[in-house]
Amino acid sequence: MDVRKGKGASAPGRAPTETAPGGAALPLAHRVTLNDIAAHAGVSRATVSLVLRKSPLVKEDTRQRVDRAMTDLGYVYNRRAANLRSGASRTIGLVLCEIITPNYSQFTAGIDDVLDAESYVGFITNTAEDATRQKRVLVRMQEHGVDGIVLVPAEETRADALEEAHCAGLPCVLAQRRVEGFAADYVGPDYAAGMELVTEHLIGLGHRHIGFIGGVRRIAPLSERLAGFRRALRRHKLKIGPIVPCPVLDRSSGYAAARDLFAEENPPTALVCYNDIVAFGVMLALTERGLEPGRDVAVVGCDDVAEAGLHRPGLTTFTTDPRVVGREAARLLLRRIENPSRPPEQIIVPPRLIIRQSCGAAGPGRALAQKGGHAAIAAKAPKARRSSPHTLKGSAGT
Amino acid sequence: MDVRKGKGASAPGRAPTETAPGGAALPLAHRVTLNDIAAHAGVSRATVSLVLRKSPLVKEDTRQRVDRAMTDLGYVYNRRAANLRSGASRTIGLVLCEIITPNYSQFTAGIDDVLDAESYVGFITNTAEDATRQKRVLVRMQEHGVDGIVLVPAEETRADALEEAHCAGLPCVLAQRRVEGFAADYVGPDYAAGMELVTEHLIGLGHRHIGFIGGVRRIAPLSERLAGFRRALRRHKLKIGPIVPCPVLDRSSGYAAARDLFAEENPPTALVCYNDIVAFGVMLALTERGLEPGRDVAVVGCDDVAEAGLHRPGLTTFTTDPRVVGREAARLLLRRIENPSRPPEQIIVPPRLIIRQSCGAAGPGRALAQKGGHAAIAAKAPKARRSSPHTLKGSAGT
DNA sequence: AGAAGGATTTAGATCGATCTAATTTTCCGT
DNA sequence: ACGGAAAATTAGATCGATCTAAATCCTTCT
Repeated sequence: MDVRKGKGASAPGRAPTETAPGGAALPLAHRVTLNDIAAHAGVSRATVSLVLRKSPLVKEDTRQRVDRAMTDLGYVYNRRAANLRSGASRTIGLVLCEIITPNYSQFTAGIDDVLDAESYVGFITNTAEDATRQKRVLVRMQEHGVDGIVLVPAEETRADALEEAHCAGLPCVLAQRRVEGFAADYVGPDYAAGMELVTEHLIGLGHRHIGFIGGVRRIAPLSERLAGFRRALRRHKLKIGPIVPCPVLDRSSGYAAARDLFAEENPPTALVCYNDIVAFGVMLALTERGLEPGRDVAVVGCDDVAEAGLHRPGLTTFTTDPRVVGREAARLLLRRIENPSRPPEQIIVPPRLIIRQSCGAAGPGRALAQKGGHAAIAAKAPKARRSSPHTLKGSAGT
Repeated sequence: MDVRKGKGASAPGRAPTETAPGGAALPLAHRVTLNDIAAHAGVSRATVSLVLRKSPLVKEDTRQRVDRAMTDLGYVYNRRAANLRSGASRTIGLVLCEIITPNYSQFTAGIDDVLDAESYVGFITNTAEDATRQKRVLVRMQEHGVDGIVLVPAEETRADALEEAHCAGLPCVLAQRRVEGFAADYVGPDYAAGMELVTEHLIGLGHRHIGFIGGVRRIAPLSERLAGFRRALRRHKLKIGPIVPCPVLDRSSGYAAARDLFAEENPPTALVCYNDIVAFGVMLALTERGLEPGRDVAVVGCDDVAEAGLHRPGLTTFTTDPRVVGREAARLLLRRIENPSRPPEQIIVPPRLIIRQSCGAAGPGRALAQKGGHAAIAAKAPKARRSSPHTLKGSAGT
């Protein structure tokens, strides 16, 4: 990253992120330009430009001559040149904390859906949860003159880091993860509502003693989830059953948490897990103890990872279609670009409950042939919720 | 897609892919330019430019003054302006036939690995297997002035379509799928070697009567796979056992093919399937017939989809790490950009054999806790193979 | 016919960098 | 101190579009 050639070590504050020898490339075929078209059609360059931009000012007759000339010469529009003059580039940056999980690829697909329809193009970059890399790519995006950025911030991203990367001032939509203190647009799944949904479901099945597995890290998604969990229990005046921390949110951590919990007296009859992965670990621990998930103890997760439908018993869980989140994020960014001065907005995409066997409800019995058959229940209104900025501040800290 | 405003319907041969009202945006903060830096540092614009490009021509003293000025003023490099003059943009286009399957997201991650290291940025677009959309995005990429393109062609893409989209002339690497008659660089998995690998494995386990399930469509990947299958059998002088077509390459089609095959007399003792999905259907048919995959009949697939490790019995299969394919593709494209006149090259990435239970070998018995435990065996040399262009022509049609 | 006024068209500046071809400085040796 | 080469700097053209302001070209009306 720091290969410095030459004699003097430079301190390039905002120099190009890196400079390479630069592959010269001889201009073998002289790219066709507006001037060529103009000459060929017998008009001025300005007129051709007007035709390009579908201006109503040009006469139908000349427009056709120009169009003809363009096809004849095989003209390809040079957006970079146009952008230099006009400012906007019809380009956005997509900065992801990772790209290989299905969640993010569907999210990306959602973004692309909207961009393609609006004839935008998006740069994609992966920060791999690395703050340094994130800063680098954010700057790089701006060097390339994007009109805005959709950012899924790397873990531990602080507001000042984003300020420093010049993100303030550039239209920027945060997705999936909030950054406390950075008052920007946000689009993400409604974890609170989802947790409320699954908890309500368990209560509906008769459970009165419900535990929560996972989470000690003080991260926003956890607080949100716990809020939903608590809300449901409180509504039914039930005890906010044991909340068991997990140092890391993975399978083995869930396993250990459940093992310990069930070594104590009077364990819960139902467990809400931070996510599906934790739930798998929990179910493993139960099975080892001779308890059958879905019959002896109800278990629910969050995310609906691919394995959830294939696992035996099938895992009851909830999820928010990441593709929808992507679409909403892209749309919001485009609105923001159109009008940079509107107040920050946040869009919370409602979750869907997916009932399988692990909660003890009558999910479909065998579902190997069809891909993880399940009953899906959408939460609340089908339309995403939008709230005003003060809500953002409020719920970010909750 | 074809919303034409205004009075005259224009026939924009190569006009901008779409023109929007254009979000004006008032230049509220006057972006800092080279001139500002120059003034602040008391040098000329040209000198600042030299500093930016780390030229050895500038004196250490002035370089520092300029660097200071840049940090003081919060300068952000404007690559678009630079590109307009210099030609190269340090930008590439990634055009994918789809983006939501793990294969393509890992492929994308591989591309990004290399681009990030070389301080390039990539546009990402999804053609959704649609030729029209593919053409549109290819043109759009060129409007944005990419230095080159990595293309996973949509199905049924013909060479002339790519020529027409101006891809000839622009550095372009095809990945994962070949396009017959389009002599470009290619990077993809070695399906033939993979098929040879699994077939050899079955022969090693004692099978002498081996069938192939899947494929009637005359597509390149199928011919490749069959070639590997045949090669292994021929080497051992075995009969090229029944080759059963599948109209479509999915689960139910594999199911039907196996059901029919086992209704006949003297069925094979082992089945090589076009891919994992087909193999799942095949195993379902076997099970229904009272035959246990891995004990009564050996079954192998291709791709190592996530389900392969979770299925019972675990599916023996092979795969090529898509991330590696992505990296190789990106590297090849950058080499091509550096030197556009070198002859076309193709890189064939070797497969890895993943032995589970469905082939009857002693795969690990229970692997629920660990994520689809398996024994992996790399094929041939660890380094990807490169062949000269004539091989491309030769093997594309085989 | 001539003026008014809208419809078209255009010359020339401009965006922010790079590149070429100088020009100016600096450094030596004598 | 001076010529000359090397080192460092710079003026001005340039990339290919857009934008502004002004110049034409038509109609239409008096």
